[in-house]
Amino acid sequence: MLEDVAALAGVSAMTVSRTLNAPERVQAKTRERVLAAVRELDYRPNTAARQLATGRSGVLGVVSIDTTLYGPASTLYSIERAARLNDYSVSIASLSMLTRRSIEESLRQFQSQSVDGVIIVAPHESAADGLRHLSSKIPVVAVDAGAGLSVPVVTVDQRAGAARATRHLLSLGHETVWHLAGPASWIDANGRVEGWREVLEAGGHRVPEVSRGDWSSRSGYQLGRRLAQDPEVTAVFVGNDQMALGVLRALREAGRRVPEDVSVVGFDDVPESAYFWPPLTTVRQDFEEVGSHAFHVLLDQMAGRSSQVRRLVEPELIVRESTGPSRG
Amino acid sequence: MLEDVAALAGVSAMTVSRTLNAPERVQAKTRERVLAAVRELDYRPNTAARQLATGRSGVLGVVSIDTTLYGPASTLYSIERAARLNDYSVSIASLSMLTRRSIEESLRQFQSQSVDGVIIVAPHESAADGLRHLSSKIPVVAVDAGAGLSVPVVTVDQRAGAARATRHLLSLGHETVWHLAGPASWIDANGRVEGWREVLEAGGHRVPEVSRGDWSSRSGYQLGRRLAQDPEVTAVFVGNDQMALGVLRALREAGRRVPEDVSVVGFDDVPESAYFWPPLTTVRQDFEEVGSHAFHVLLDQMAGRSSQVRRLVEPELIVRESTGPSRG
DNA sequence: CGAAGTCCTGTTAGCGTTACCGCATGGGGG
DNA sequence: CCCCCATGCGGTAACGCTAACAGGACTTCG
Repeated sequence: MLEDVAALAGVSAMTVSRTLNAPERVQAKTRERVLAAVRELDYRPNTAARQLATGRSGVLGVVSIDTTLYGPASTLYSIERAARLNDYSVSIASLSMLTRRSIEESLRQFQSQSVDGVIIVAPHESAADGLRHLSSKIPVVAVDAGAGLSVPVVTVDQRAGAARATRHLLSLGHETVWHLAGPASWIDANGRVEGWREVLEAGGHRVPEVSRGDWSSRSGYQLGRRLAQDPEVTAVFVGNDQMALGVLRALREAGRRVPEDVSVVGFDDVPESAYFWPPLTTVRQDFEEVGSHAFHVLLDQMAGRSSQVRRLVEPELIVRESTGPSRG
Repeated sequence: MLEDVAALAGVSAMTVSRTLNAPERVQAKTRERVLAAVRELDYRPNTAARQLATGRSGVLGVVSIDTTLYGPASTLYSIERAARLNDYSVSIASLSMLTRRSIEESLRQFQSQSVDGVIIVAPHESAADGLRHLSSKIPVVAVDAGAGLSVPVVTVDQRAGAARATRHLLSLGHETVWHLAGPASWIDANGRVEGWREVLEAGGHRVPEVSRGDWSSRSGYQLGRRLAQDPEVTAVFVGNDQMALGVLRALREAGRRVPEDVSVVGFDDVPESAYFWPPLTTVRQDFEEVGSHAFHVLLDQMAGRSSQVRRLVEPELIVRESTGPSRG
């Protein structure tokens, strides 16, 4: 195929290859002729052959947990965009469970595909084990992973976000803040619990027991019903917006008004949260930035630069109408 | 690398290759030895080399519109799962806009990656042009695309879904049903409009003017405010659940109760819709099935079997509490 | 007991590209 | 005026795998 182009341009295959990979090393006039032939034949280099010859593939692997979820989906999208802009293509492995086994399996698969680098979106505790024992020599960057790993990590600062949410509620005069968290197996969920707890303790507030949901509205609803029974509860920080939706409903059904009787804060700022009833005060995570950071850190890794990064993206508190002053 | 395994097992490279690709063609005893060596060396075949030799890559391309949206994300996820189960890996191109140019560009890219087949998730009218003029010889399957294409299409039967929603509302005694549709540039949006209109016309009901949103809750809210002003409006079929959320809020703010004064039906059945206020009656699309069908149709295409399929997946009406009898 | 399979394994060549070295050509310095 | 070097291009050999054919040992049947 390359030969065809070469023949048409009246040069050798090698010259065509050079024209495409190191244009400055070929005379302007020849280059013109070659490029014309390339266009004429609509030539596209065969990536497999190129990869075999060079060892590089121009493909990145992304292993992610369930890309149906808002966070992972947004992160993936922005990784993909950044990659495309830099002439990489993206191969995916969405896992429903992140275990050491499944991560290693995906990594092996990517490895045999000779991907140039891998981004692992691993907001799950079970992934930590897999990440700590990475045997591959492929550059790897983790997103939303815990601390203490040998690979660079890019993540939203969950503690800071939770702290902001909690302080916001305290500043409205609430005596303390209840927390409805995500599953203990999720890194992010635990980071939020920590941020929340730290603020309460620092201010000398009582630390109520944490309830654990599974991120779904259903679980938010179920746990919300219990919270609604307790008249002491006047402020709730919920681990994500979906659960917050369930909580809002539970409170309403129990006759407790939001924000007059109870204030609620969510996490994520999903696009719909501004249209919940009432519009939800929440913590916005900039997944866009996370994805693009992750990509660039990976680029650095691949170039051999740096490592051992832990990059925190700052979340932002979005105040809407689900929070208000305490009436205590 | 293959040579190493061969050496360790004391056989030729070819025998190793056979052991991996056609185990029955090699003696059980030899096979054992080879497999032992494979494990010993943790050998993984190089896909680029294999691809160069065979012409097949084991990679599928998926080009999709914004995979942040619920539908495309779910479809992608289920395609990926089906592919993985069949030892294919998936390369993605999420486009923010589907135009003939961008589709062709992605296709070229996939082509030079020698993907074995491509699935195009193209719920957008602008994609039709690109799909009609496909020049590639790669097997292609379209998801959620319009009619009259040369490639097989797998899609949810939007008209049937809309018809069900509309009939449901009429059966509750409403004189007619208003429709808040998605953008006219979206195939699905138009299919829903048609299904809705057909039912109204068939029953001799008045056909109110269609409003067009952009799928977002915001647009649902804005258009909902207008509908809320009109006392004749007692039943609204909304193009998706996000917009329906906005409509619910607009109605509530205008003092119109749902479902007592106005009934609302959405489309998609996003996981949260059961926790809207009130829980939303909606039309469930089985994206899971769409994705897995698409994959299998592509498999057929790749095997040279069939073509010209148009496979409709049946949507399902989920009745919750946002619809009720007319009080007219 | 020999010819004709049958089964298994090995040999050779080639997939399309790039790395590496080598060979012209031409221009400038000694 | 000759030699040396820079510049530009071409030839050849990989990269790691499999297709296609080849050949040897062992059956099987007349």
